[in-house]
Amino acid sequence: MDRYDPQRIERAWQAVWADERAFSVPNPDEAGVDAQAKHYSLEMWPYPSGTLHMGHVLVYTLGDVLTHFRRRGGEHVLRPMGFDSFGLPAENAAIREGGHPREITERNIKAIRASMRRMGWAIDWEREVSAHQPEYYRWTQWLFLRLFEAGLAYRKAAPVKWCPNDQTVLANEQVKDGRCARCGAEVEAKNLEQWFFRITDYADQLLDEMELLESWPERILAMQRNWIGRSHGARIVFRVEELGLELPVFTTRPDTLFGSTFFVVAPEHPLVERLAVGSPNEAAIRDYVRATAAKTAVERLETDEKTGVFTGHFATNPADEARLPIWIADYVLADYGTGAIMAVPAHDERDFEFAERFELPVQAVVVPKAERGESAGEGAFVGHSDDEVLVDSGRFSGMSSPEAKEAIVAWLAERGRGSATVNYRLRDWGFSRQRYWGCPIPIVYCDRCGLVPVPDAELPVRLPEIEDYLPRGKAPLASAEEWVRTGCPRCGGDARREVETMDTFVDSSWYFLRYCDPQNEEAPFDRRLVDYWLPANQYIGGVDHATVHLIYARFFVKVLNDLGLVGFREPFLRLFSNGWVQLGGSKMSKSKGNVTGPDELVAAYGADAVRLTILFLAPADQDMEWTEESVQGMVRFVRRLWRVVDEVAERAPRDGAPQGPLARKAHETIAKVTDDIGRRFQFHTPISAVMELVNMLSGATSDPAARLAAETAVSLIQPYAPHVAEELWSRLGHERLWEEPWPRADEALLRRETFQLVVQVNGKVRDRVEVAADASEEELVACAEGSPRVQQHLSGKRIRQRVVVPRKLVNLVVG
RNA sequence: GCCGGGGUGGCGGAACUGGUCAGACGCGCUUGACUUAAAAUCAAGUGUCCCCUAGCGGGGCGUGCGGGUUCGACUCCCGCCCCCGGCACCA
Repeated sequence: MDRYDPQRIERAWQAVWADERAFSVPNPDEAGVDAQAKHYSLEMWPYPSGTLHMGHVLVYTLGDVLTHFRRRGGEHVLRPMGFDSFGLPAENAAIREGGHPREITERNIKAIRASMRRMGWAIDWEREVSAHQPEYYRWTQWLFLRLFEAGLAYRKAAPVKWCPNDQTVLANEQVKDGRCARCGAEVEAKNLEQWFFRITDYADQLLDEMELLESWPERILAMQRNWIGRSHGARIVFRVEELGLELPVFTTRPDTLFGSTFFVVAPEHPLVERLAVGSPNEAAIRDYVRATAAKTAVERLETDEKTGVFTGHFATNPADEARLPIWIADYVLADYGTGAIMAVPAHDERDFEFAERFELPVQAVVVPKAERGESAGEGAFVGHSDDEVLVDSGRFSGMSSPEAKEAIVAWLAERGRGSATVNYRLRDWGFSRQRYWGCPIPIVYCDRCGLVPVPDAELPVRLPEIEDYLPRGKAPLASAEEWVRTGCPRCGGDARREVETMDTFVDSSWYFLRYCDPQNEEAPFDRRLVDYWLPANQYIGGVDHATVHLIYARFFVKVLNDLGLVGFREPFLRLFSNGWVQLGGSKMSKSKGNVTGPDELVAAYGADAVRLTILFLAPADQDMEWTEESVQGMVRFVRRLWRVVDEVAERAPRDGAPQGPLARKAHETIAKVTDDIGRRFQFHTPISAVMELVNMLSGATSDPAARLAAETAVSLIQPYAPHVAEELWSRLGHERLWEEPWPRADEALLRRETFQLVVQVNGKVRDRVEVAADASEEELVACAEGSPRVQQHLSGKRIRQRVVVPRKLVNLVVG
């Protein structure tokens, strides 16, 4: 018997698969392929910002198991790969390593591709795409233009989050606790012209169309719901009589309208200037606004005491004409709701805190039914269910809180002073970046015509080669003077190109469509092909993209559907969110320097052992700790499999009748593995099941069913360890396991003639008796009561009840 | 605070719709075989406490805590505690 030599057999089989183009998947021809049999198995494409790490190994091995399983199940499986090669991750890698982003990126892609091939993943490499290739970003630009034409891409001056370290604008989702999510620098506020996608137009659809999804983890859906933050409430218009101004507010508690005792506007509110001019407090107001603007988001959050300044003006409450003092305070956010609030200190904790600090009146108008007429105790009383009623609220007094909400809004609406409305936390997606390494935005600025899109025929607008691409506070492309100067497509006059580039998340919002038709030179994709393959049946990737990529991609697909470019509303029907692979207790990452790459592990143990290990370590949706011991354990298993199968190949009977316990075990294993992968989406228990089968087989290599058991084990482990499985399959006298239909459990073999009847006394198992499968209830009871061990527990007691579960157990209740 | 997920041996975890003595499978550990020795490999053991006529013996207790439903609960219900994640001066 020769030794198990993973390096040799893995290289050999990888060569065979490459020669045979074993994993290339043709598109359906015009006639089409049975759409029922298609399966699109997609994993998030990697940033080529370094080399492959164990997190990638988990994601792509998971996808690989699924791909093999589906292929062998007879489905037509699309399993592509590409690289998210534009954007900050790649550019920062280039800066770190001191080279041109293109060179560094392409070098990284080459290395990652080689590692991926060495892992033996069944990828259709003929569909590979990379975001930075002109053949790809030409169509990113084309799609941008469609959104621009539809009014969904626009420019506006907006306060932006600015990272002083990366020298660029950050999207909301790239800011964490007031700091840059990438480098940790404190974020500053700036007012800049920016490009935005009107994703807020799709807020409701992003929420409501979650219904179209087949299976997404609840926590990802919850994160998206939180992120979008839809809240139902009312818009109520207050008036500043002396200035002739209207100041609308958004509130979720219109029932507390009569309890409003003051009014607050955000320091950045556009009407602050009007309120300041001529106010006795003018100087104080200006100081406050300036001081607030200078504060970072972190500082604003960290102040524990509320601050503010009185404007000297009053807002009139439309309900009771009460005149409420208008304050300016930074606890009110300019970019949520209307940037102004009616303050109800009795029923809102923040307003209460502010009222205490500045000694403003507190007027309770909602009380628990039980304490009707009583005023609430300390702090704000925030209850607003059916058990709370209104007091001191004019004609609405006595109504329950929910009733009053409706009634007050209706009453305001009749008078044109308010309406029911919905607010979102979600903001439009700012997608322009003052960075070099990204997709150029195909727009030119003409003095005469303004903002003009580059005609489709002139795409791609190529990213120019420049020497100094480092971010220095302005877009690096601005220094490419010759490139910037251009003619206006409309009037032919002098014009300048847009020098900002697109956020990398634009590239990744449609790559899964390009995979369907990667070489198309006429269009980003043929609608027939994307409609065939999509929505993707399964998407696999990390939680870190829950509120970013996964929302953007859903948004893009909805837009493309509305524009008639695709025939579906959601890109990914099922989502699997994998856990982190940790080393020494924290997530592996380059910045922490605790990366273990698969290359060294594969060199030491072989790809099959590494693949098995990463999936056996823990359930794939949980975080897991990588340890060297775990690979060694898996190598032991592969060697045992090797030895046992080799023994079977040499000496097991060829004409053995496949029956008996070993044959049954083989078929039970088929049923278990098939169900786990196919239905339960659980990937570690199938390995255990095959181990059990191999353990049983190892003591019975001359059993008449030994060949069946060995073939079954090899066949079932193939999606996990395709190389050693293929090698052993050929040693068992067969070929092309990767095309072998997935085994089916034989019902006849699974059926047992007898079964172990569990006999319980008072719910405790006291014996197990082998009985015929078709025994009647009476026979089961007789067997149960006949057991000597059961008799012991029955002695002297009376049987009060007999519970019989057919084919399972008998429970005798005594007392 | 609101929302979501989760608590099972020394460790990772299994037990799928309440029903086969909870703890499969693996890691680790212990003992033994092989070896001059070690590694590797193989074999046996491994929740916990107790009893005895010491056996291929018997019993109690055990799935975060406290209750409940049920013939029967890791699984269902109620109330707590703890851990992880998301959102958060969002009105």
